[in-house]
Amino acid sequence: MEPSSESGMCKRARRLRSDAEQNRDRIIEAARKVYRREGLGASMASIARAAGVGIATLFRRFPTRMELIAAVFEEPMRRNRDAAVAARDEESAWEGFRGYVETVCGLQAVNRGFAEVLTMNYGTAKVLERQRQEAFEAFTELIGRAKREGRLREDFSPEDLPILLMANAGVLGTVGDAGPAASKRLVGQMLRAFSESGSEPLPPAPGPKELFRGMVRQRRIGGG
Amino acid sequence: MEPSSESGMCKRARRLRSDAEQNRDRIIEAARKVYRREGLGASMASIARAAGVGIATLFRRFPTRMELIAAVFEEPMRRNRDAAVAARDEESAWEGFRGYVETVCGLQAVNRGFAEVLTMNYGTAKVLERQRQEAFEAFTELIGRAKREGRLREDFSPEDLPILLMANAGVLGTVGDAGPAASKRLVGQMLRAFSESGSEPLPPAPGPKELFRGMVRQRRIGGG
DNA sequence: ACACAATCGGATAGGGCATTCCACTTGGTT
DNA sequence: AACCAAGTGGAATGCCCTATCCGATTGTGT
Repeated sequence: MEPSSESGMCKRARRLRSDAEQNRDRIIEAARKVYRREGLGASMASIARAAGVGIATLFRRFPTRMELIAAVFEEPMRRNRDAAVAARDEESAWEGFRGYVETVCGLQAVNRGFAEVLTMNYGTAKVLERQRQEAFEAFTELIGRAKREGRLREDFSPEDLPILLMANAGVLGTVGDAGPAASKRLVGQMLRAFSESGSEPLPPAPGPKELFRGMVRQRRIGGG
Repeated sequence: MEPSSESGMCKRARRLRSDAEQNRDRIIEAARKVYRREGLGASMASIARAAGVGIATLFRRFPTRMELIAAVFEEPMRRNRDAAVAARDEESAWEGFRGYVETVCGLQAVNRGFAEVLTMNYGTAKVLERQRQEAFEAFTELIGRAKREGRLREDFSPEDLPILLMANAGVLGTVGDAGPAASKRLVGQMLRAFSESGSEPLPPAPGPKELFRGMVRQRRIGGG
């Protein structure tokens, strides 16, 4: 709509003082790391600590947690949209589809915060919502092509993607070390279900030991 | 092993005083309700309040959260095991398989606490672990039959069930009202992937509006 | 070099939670 | 009826979190 900046670099009315600008960058960098490891539930205090700034500095720059999340995940969300657009334009629609699904789920596997961002709807974070919307639209077009190609089942629905993302986030959040393996297995099964031929290869299942060991204490319910 | 009670009624060394016994029952009943609605993260205080007893009474009876969880979910877990055994003994292995998977995932949909219990490994809660183990063994036998029947894919692994349970819990925990619909859809897709023919019917996908509306504020990150 | 507004960060208020403590009450036995 | 160990509930403690306040510091335009 507006011709204004997409990158959101100069939205604020006034430019920050140079030291403040540097602190802002340090906060975002620290938050990126903390969110990646701990998810969006990480405390503001721990992020300030990791950034080496005072609590007040963090809150001055990002009065709500949402603003920090939006700043941190704007770039990953943009890359996600770019991936969806690239997939839409691939020659083989099915290959584009499969590749995109695997890519997004793989990103979730290495970034817990991003996994959560992808499965949430923050009405307030317009930047994120717009990019999610654009990715969704590109993906929807891709679906049409893949169906016409005869490789994607006719009854696949665009909503199956967010459902898969939520499912994948659930697996990743529950099981610890075996998360990536379990996630790959889930995605492989789902792709089988989506494909017209049903002959997709399936990644190996994680062993029961790894799986159950990972389940211990993943959610902090405090077993003792 | 021991000839002692399976129901765990009289484990404690001494019998409780009658009023204490009544309070114990009230606590379990209240916890059952609270856990069903809010999941295992519910605070001890809120359970005591719901039970109409003091905090201290709750902690005296159940010194750790785990003991309370074990007491509350012993019966549901037993029913789960019974369902697995019944499925194993069904005439059509595939029907038993499909029915069991749908049943368990349906239980998750109506009971958030149970959904979490099914996706955790509490080393300390022997009662629960044993029933999980027994259910898992019955299920594994069922898998063998269903494969010999030619209805279940050869590369299905027993670990695919816990993975599905975690995935389903993720969907249910993320999306609010549309949870049951999204869960049914996920389970339908997975059953398709599991079945040799791939011709399983698919429940309808929830509409995008319901799905995205449900995603708002499901996780308490506090949008403002 | 100076002045001052922007910025900083520790301190602090306020709330929720798990867990313990303790003075009081009560069921059950004699 | 009387006794008392078992049981009770609420207050107290300690931890972690969000969010705000305020005196001290510092970048920057002149």
